[in-house]
Amino acid sequence: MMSDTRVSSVIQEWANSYPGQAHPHTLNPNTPTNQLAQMDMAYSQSQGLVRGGSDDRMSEQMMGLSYMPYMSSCLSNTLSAGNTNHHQSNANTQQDFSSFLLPTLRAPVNKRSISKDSAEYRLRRERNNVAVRKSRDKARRRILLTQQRAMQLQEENQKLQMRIGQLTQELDTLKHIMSQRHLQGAADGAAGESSI
Amino acid sequence: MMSDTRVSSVIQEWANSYPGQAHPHTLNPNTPTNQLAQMDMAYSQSQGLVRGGSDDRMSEQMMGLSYMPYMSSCLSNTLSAGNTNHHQSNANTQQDFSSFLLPTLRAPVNKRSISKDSAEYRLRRERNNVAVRKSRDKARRRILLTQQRAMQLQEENQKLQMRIGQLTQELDTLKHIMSQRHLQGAADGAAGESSI
DNA sequence: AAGAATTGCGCAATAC
DNA sequence: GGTATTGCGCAATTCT
Repeated sequence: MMSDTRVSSVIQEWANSYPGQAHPHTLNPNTPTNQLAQMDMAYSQSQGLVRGGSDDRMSEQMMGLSYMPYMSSCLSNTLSAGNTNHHQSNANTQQDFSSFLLPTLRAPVNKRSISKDSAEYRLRRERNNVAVRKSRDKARRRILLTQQRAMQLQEENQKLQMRIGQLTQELDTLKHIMSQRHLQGAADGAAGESSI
Repeated sequence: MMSDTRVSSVIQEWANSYPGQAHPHTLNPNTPTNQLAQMDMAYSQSQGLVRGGSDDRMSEQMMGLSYMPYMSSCLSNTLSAGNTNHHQSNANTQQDFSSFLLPTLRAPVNKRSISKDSAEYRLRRERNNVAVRKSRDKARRRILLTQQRAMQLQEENQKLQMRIGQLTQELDTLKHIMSQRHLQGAADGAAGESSI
């Protein structure tokens, strides 16, 4: 009876965190195939960000390739992402360098050399980092709300089931009583007639 | 009345994804009263810690400090900075370097020189990466299940509420009928007596 | 003592 | 153009 208030408030919150249901995102439409595709176009778009930098640290984590023997100061381009997926993708696997070679042979240089030193680059990164933190906080909150919601619904469910049990029993009782009366009524009727 | 089967199966799955219950185990000091809320959330805080590599690439991302002017080949040691969650923790904030300075001044060298080139290091990393992927898949699945569970509970709830509505109505009807009969019975009785 | 599981964080690609 | 999401790898921690 009263817990309803509490429940609905939480449900409300929960609802707010799902602004439209419009996020079927979770299903992750970009499965495997997609990833490969990305790899292919890796150099085409992408803001290379290659850090035409002087020291060539390669960001350390661009797709498990980081520990590839050495391409240290060559091919240090965009090649991002592909990484991954499908478990493994070991650095040992044969790499398709055609994508690198096709455009030209440019090595250290790249189209939009935003180079990591760029103040703009840092600015963008920092902004994104903020956005990421924000987004993750939001996600955490949402998840928490969903869990709470589930628990409360479960609780409510149990109460409803109990209520149903009560009502059913009451109904049975009443029906039983009525059938008894009916029988008795019939008996009385019969008795009355016989006594006349 | 039959959809229950489906529901319970999902709930079952959901339950499986929270092996917690069954482990009254350990003290786990961080139980937020919430049975569910520990997995998806639960910050452990702490973080920071920098490592030291032989090649000094500094991993590019050690706690927001990555783009600090330059400490490239110095101070590459364990520095347990409480970084701090609680939103923010900007890299710009004043850092406490005492931890760097306290030990000694050792620069490129570090205690356990696992150096990133080490095959063992790569092995560890790769294993961890696998574990991370696994763990995240699991988390995603769990979250999804929780959502589905919530939706199904909501559905079930509605059905239960309807059922309650029906039962209540039926009960009212029966009660009404009974009261009618009672009245009629009384009236009959009165009539009978008066006729005598 | 050691490996697996979690988790916060920053990066880059992409969705919006 | 910008922010919001998402998958990923790293490193610190925690669990087993």
